[in-house]
Amino acid sequence: MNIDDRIERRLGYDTGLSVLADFEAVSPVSHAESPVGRGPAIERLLDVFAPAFSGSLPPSLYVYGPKGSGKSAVVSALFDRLSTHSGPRQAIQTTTRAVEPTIPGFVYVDARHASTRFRLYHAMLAAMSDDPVPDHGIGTEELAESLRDVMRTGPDLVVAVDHTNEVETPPASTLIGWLTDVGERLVPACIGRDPPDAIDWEPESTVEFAKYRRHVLVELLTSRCSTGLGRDALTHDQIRDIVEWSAGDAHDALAAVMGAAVSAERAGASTIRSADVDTGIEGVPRPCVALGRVLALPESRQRLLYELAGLSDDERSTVGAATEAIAARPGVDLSASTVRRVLYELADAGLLERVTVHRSDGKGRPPSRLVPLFPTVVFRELFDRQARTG
DNA sequence: ACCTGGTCCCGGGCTCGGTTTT
DNA sequence: AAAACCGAGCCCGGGACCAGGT
Repeated sequence: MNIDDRIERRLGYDTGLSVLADFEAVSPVSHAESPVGRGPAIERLLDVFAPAFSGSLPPSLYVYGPKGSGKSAVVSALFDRLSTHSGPRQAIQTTTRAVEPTIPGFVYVDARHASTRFRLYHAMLAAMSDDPVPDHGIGTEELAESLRDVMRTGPDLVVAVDHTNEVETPPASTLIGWLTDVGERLVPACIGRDPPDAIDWEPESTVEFAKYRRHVLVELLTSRCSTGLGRDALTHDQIRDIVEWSAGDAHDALAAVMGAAVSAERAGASTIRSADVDTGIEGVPRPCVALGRVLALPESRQRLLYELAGLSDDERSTVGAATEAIAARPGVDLSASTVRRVLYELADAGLLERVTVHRSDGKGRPPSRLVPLFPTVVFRELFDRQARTG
């Protein structure tokens, strides 16, 4: 939030009226322009990229660390800033002659939205060119060829691919293969949770992210809440409690904050009460699937999870019952058999947990019920808001 | 043996740029 | 210029088959 936004908020009609003033600021899926408390990590990344500033190619890089440790926040913010510096630079006087180093282009793509060859190339082109890239009626090879063109004429490229090696994203080696296929003056920087020895690619350098330390996470939440929530909506002690519970995971902490804010707002309260904090914390399963994963799913899948999260306990008691209930919802236009299949797929992907229920009338294999492994209240809130704004 | 839940796979068809024909 | 057609990726639907219980 910049100064204008802050002033506008003070002038605005919603001042003091709502607990959740700016949901983007406390959303676990949006990142701040300048990440809090990650200076050393930024320095380490800049160390790796140092050769790029004098005109040579930096080494390939693998960034790893646990969920909610700021990998995406830092790398996306850093690449966003670096990309504004790319292109030919002013001549630099050296002792012997003038050289004109060229800063490479820095492109950040999220594998969650670029899980196929086609979509990876599409995302890269979209990030680099001003005019829109068609997303239908064009072949993968055509996209690859335009990328090769860009690489031939433009500067070198450093491509960060976030969220590699997840269930619905390709492993690093696959992504590297796709990248090296479009140009050799291209340096990959993959980001993932697995340690380097657990992945099928050998990067030339690595940077590790550790869990947030308590005081850093307190600082981060305080900063986010000061812009996202109404004045003094959440006390310092409440923030400390949430941080303590979150065990250094910024995603979970923010999800709890947002859950608490939603709870308070629904109750018509002007600040977040301790019961709201409890509700917010209880709404976050541990371990918790990142909301970014859920929100990266195709619209039809998200709709399905949205409806599932809104079902009564009775309707959710078995996969079969949930299928019937979801397929009957007006917003769902999938057939029952597809709903059923997709529910199983989502469970297989780790977004839902299948808990077998033991029925007394047991003929045949006992059914299971589906338990969401992501914060459902916050997800529904984000889904609603995303639907409202398009 | 029988029954219901769960897994896996792939053909068809949808959407929508691009291309050819009218 | 308009219309008809083509073909790209990928989503949907459903059926064959396997698993695990009485």
